[in-house]
Amino acid sequence: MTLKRVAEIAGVSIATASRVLAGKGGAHRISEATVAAVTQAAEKSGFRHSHLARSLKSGQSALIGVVVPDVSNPFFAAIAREITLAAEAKGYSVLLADSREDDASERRLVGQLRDRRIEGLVVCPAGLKQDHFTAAQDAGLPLVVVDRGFADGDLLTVTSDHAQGARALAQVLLKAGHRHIGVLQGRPGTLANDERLAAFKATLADAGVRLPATHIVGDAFSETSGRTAAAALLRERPAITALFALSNQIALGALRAAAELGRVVPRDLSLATFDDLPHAEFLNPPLTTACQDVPALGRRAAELLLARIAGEAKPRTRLQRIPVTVIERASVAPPSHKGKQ
Amino acid sequence: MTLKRVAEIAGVSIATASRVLAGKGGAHRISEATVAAVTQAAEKSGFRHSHLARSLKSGQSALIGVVVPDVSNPFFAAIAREITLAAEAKGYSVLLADSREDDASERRLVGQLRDRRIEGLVVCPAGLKQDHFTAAQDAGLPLVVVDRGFADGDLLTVTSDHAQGARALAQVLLKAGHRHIGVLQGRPGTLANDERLAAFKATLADAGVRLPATHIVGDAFSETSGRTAAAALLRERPAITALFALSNQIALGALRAAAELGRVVPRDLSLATFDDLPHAEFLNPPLTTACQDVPALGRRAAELLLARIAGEAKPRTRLQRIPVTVIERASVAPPSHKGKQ
DNA sequence: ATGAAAGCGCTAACAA
DNA sequence: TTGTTAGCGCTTTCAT
Repeated sequence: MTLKRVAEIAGVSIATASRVLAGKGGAHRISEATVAAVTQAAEKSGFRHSHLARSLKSGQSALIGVVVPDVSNPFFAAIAREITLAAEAKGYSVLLADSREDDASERRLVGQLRDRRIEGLVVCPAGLKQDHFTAAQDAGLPLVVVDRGFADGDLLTVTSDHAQGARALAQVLLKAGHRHIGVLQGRPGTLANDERLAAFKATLADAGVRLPATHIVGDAFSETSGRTAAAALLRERPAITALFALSNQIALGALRAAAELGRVVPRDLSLATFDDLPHAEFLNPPLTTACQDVPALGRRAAELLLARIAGEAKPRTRLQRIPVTVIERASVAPPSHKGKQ
Repeated sequence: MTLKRVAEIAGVSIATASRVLAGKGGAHRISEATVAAVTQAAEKSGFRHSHLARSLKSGQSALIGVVVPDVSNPFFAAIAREITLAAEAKGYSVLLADSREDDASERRLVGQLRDRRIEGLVVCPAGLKQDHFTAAQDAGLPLVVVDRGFADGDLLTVTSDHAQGARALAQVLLKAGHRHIGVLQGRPGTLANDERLAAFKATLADAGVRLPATHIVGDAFSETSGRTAAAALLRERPAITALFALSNQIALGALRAAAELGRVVPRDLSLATFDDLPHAEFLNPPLTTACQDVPALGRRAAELLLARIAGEAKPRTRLQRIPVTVIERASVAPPSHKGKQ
């Protein structure tokens, strides 16, 4: 059902029908009879505006793209939700894409979204390259990177204060008396990984505790990586009394590895981690964690993107930091602590 | 940058440019020189097809709508992901909408998606009314309902085998020796709630165990409802030795309520629940649950939708069931069981 | 092997 | 108060 058809039914011109259905009846002093006729014709025929045609004409798609590495990951899902809600509130719709942690897919998806004439893009990069983002931005597309940023370049990025969280967790482990600590890292080269690692290492160093390169293992922010890396590390360096996992997935992998090796957390091994789990308080053991404010990440990203779409200039600070909250729970205890849970 | 502009740069007609960029150079025997000229012009100018224009012309938006009550809920996120991946594999993009469990918002969003000329819609309804879905379907929109279905009507629905799961959980509780059981229900009137409740009740009845109406409390699939309902029920009916929570959120609420009342699960209270939690094995206590195959729900929904879009007829069985798996963990123990964990 | 032109559904400038 | 028309960017039929 098209506007043309509605106009025919109502016996008016297509322009008049358009005006009425755009609610501009008043502004154009269209007679009540005409308004009624058009409205009725539209209702009876189940007419719906074609946003496609409207977009083509107006040059505004009212579409925002969101690209994340895994929609089903509650972390990204929470970010996607905040963006969706903020977008909907401003009349935008959200095109969601899942890059499956794959650089090539991500490029393809960004291309498709650009073809769809999205007016803005929020992305959590899957890879270490940013040229496809830069190209899009240079072509005039408002863009905000969230969570995983790039150390260089000029892409506006919303991310947690990784250094703050890592420092705080290091202090928790030091305070408990740990001196032999292992790190289960995520993907080296990523901002989150490197910032967390550097701050953690620096804090240990300040306290006179060494963190040899052999104690830093793992290569991805995944449960698998955490499990494998933790298992190998604990076998090779039995003196280690505490682990710092750089993500919740890694921490769960570490829990499994510890269970397999018969090491009870926190009695035989302490564990501190980044990222809260949905219900960490009910976990066994409850995890000490640097909890990111995920909804805030999403909200800030949405806010910045919508502002840029509205024509505001990019803020001067490229890296927008969201504070993290360290929550001390039972997974950290003094080394070699025995007995009572 | 438009096709027209590219054509100008390449010194050819807009039709030729279109053909070349559509990869139809061969079919139209376009000279290599022309192909090269157009390709270069397009590349240099960073030309991108306007999918909007293409859609308008072709009448195919290649868009699929997904409406869920809460994108950040891992359950819906997992479903959304499967649909997204399946859609992307077939060249469709996904418009994601979050109804915030609100009927009115849902209606509005469905309308917007229809305006965008989506070719199909997967929806997890927020409310109990289905007229807006029926209307869309009657207007020719392929539609699949997922998870929360309607008892009547003819909307194709993919949902878990709720009765199977509820029966199995009832048997687990009975086997453990429970005779005074409370049910923390979700939203009455929803298919999932009513099917789970009916099957649970019937299984108890078959075993000669009564489930009085006073023992069925709660009004939403939320942690808050679970907590409030559990607290009230346990206070009023201290004889109850086991609870059946109709969702994971409700179960978490129940855990909190139990903790507040000083009842230790499973020593003083057993708990069985529907829906697995992401890492239920590490929960304290690990929950006995009827685990839904969430990705399968999403995949089946996507599959059915894409088939309908491709013109296939609706399958004869309106309610497509995905089996659930009951996992027995430590949260269920014999009543009044004391001591060892 | 290439071009001209119609038309997808809509809006808005200009006319009347 | 209403209508006519151009045009958004593209594909495709029909010519040449």
